[in-house]
Amino acid sequence: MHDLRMLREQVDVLRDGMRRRGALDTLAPAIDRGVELERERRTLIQATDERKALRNANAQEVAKRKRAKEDADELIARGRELGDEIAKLEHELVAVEAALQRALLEIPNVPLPEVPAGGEEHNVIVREWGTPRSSDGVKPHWEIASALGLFDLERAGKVSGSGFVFYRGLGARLVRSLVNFFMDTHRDEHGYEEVWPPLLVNRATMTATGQLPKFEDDAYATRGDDLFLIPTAEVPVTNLYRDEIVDAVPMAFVAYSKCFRREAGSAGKDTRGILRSHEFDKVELVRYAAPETSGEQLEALTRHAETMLERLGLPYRRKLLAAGDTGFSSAMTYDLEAWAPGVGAWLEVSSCSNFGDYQARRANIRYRPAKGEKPRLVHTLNGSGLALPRTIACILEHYQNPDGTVTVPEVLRPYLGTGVLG
RNA sequence: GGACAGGUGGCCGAGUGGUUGAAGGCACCGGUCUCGAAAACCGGCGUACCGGUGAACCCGGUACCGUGAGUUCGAAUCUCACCCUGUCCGCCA
Repeated sequence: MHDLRMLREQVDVLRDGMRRRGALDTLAPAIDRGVELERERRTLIQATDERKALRNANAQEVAKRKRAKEDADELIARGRELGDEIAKLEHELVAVEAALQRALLEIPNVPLPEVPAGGEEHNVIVREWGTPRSSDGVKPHWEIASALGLFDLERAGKVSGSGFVFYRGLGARLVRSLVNFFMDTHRDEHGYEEVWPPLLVNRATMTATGQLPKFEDDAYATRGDDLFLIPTAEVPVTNLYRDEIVDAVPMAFVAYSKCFRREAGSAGKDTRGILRSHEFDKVELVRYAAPETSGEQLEALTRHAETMLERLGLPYRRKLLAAGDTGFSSAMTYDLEAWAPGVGAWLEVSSCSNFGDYQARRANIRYRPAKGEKPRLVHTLNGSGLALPRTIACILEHYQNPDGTVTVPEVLRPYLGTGVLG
């Protein structure tokens, strides 16, 4: 969410940001409405505060007269009048602020200057690592997995429905091994605090990170308790310090979690195998940073995610998303895509973003730059480090052997207890 | 799920419906003292919003004592609902 001051002092920055996202035409009305409502809001606040000041003075005077045993009926009547006026003005103010909030929530974050303008055709590959394996004679991961009994999509369908996976045997152990490998490395080598978050969160938490109210249909909700299944560990972990002033920045957290997504409206897209499911596993990196450092922190965080792919020996590329392809709350995003020769595609296994203070404002997370100084909003960042199903797909395809077996990447062998699947 | 108790500033902790943004203490910051430190003493010490020429400082105003409604000329203080925490009982991986 943007600061109200943006509407008053930096509308041109806002407009330029939306233009670079290619969304100025659709968002100009919301911006104009916001500017207008912000003005109305101030007028109303002035009018109410003025009357409240009068009311307070009046109430003091009543107290004084009562103590002196004098008559105060006239003042009491005056107070009643002021009260009515205040109630009326506040009623208007509530309506204006609600409308203002709605307008503000429609406006996405302003992309950083280094983000290219335009839609996804302007995304830039900024880094490449490894040599993509030729697709010749390479089977897609679902065929390999089925042949090796790593997961059972048919029975998952029976038990839960389409879009769910039942990992079995070494497949199940592979998931657990990857989680441990990622967590251990981020904790031991990259300095993240390991956390294990709740998967069910309340409405306030979902709202603070922006999943609600706009995307309520994308989340799984519980019946009777107003709790939601998290779509990513970003939600509980970013909310860890909601409404608090943290002692020191940067802070860094790594969390494994199940991620639950209804994927309403994405039927038929990437549905083969395990590329898109309603429930998947992911290790997530979350950082709170001082504003001046968030740029370099995004580089560091992205490198932490890339290191996982390098250790696994999976060829990948880093893509700087153009403004129009950058997520709603993000100011700058890198996608990491690993090569899957079996399906012949680059698969998004991580998305690393710098949100600036856009998330922190809504979640109200601040830090004190120095003792005695005023608190400032932190900058929040997060990225997958990594998402499991697609990483598994890439491993199965990249490392498959002519005899149908799959060689296990060196780093996973201590966790998995074997050097070969099959 | 049931029964009690309780939620006040960074922390602890007072608070009779009317100079209470809120006593007192701790922590913190500045100063005096000291070769230096400690102690002692003096002073300062919340957040947000509105306005005073859109910066800083400063000044005025408003709001905030778990959250939301209500009663009242006036609410931290009274009423209701909800949330959370603690203790005990029940249940349970």
